[in-house]
Amino acid sequence: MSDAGWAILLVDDHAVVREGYRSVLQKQPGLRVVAEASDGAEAYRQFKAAKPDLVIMDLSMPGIGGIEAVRRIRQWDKAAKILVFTMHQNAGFAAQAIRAGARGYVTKTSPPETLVRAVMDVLAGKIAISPDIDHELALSRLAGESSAADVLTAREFEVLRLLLAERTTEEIAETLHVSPKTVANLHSLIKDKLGVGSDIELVRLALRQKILTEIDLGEA
Amino acid sequence: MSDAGWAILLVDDHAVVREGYRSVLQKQPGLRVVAEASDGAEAYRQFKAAKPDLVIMDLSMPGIGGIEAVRRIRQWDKAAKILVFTMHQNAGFAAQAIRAGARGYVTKTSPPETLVRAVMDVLAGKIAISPDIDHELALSRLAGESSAADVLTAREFEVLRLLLAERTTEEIAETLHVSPKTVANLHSLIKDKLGVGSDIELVRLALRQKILTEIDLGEA
DNA sequence: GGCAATCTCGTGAAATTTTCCCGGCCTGCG
DNA sequence: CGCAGGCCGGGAAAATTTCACGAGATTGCC
Repeated sequence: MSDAGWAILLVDDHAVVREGYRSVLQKQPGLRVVAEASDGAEAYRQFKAAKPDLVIMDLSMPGIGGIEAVRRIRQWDKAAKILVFTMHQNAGFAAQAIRAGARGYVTKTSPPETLVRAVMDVLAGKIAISPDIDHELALSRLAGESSAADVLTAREFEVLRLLLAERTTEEIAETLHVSPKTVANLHSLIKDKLGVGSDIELVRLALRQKILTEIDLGEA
Repeated sequence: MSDAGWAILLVDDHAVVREGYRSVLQKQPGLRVVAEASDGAEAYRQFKAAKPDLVIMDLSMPGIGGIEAVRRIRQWDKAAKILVFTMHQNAGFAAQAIRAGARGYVTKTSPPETLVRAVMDVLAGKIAISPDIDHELALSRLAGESSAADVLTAREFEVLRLLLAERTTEEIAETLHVSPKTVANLHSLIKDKLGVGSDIELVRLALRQKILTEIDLGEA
């Protein structure tokens, strides 16, 4: 901490949003925004140049994303304090961010006080997680958060993959040499096992668990 | 316009982001933020109460989304001036927003000057589209690219968005205040218009056209 | 080997959803 | 005004999903 207060680096690809952080933080004595960046690569350069006491980092940015930026900065400076501030109210993202080395995770839906509080906590060496994410993490822990690969049999998993890739139940039945009826039964059973009610949820689950990747969307 | 300047209503579900708009707009003489809202329903109420000269509206919000809020406000006041300000750098969303009655569409990646410029233009009665979206619209026009946003009506597009985001037909019916039957009918019609046979294909199409982003996969 | 558990595949019937066709209502337009 | 087109939802047929049940095959274990 320099004599002028804690030095902070802001990282977010939206200028107007950075303005928002800045406005909120400036009201806090002892905090000073010394640099800004609008993507992961620039964040890394700015960190090395400015050596801030704290980084406030958005996750969704063009080019190198926030998680990767956290990893790189932490690799360069093991003691770097990084607070992730993002719109993603998602325990998975939070887990990823913390695992990458972030010291805090606060969602943008939080009131400004929560952000300020988290900034102070992280500067003080604590880990700061906003209450909504805390709650979600607790829930997923309780639910046992089963991954598709865990609860499905090999056959079921195969059918799931084909459902996501092929078109109709009939086509899948054909490639597997079973009756369409069986595929329909498995389809139903899969949804049951994964605890989803609709195909749309099924696809979203698959995307989240990286069973289906965006790249796999082939054609146009 | 009152003697104190143009009255503006800010709508965004993130308090810190509203702080950003406010900070940028306050630097402009003749602009005055008179109200704020954090979701579509509240935006509608605030509009009726405050009768602002301009609304700055985010699109992705809990409950009633931004597009639907634009529709309702315009239904109540045909002359309402609404400027959409969103992270979605997507020509399809822009087309839908304009069709719903918005007078401008600016992305959050734009520098603050662009936002201010657009605010002034819309207040002056012009239509304001930020350059990046202009460019995308031009490209998709050149490519012939019949996107979902082209063939679907505003209502259908709204239902599509909710289908991708919410859970059950009933929940969607509730947020739109129509019968589940109507949602089911629209769901069917949408699949017909887009030429897909299953919900799984529907989701894949939406992903390809960036109506749903992989990042947007809420929950855990 | 014998046994239990599990997986696979299928049938059939009930429950639910999807789809199609309809009419009424409103709005914008020539 | 007449007309087209979007929006809302009812009704009924068609298709799909779900559930209960069972028969073979395979696996793991004592």
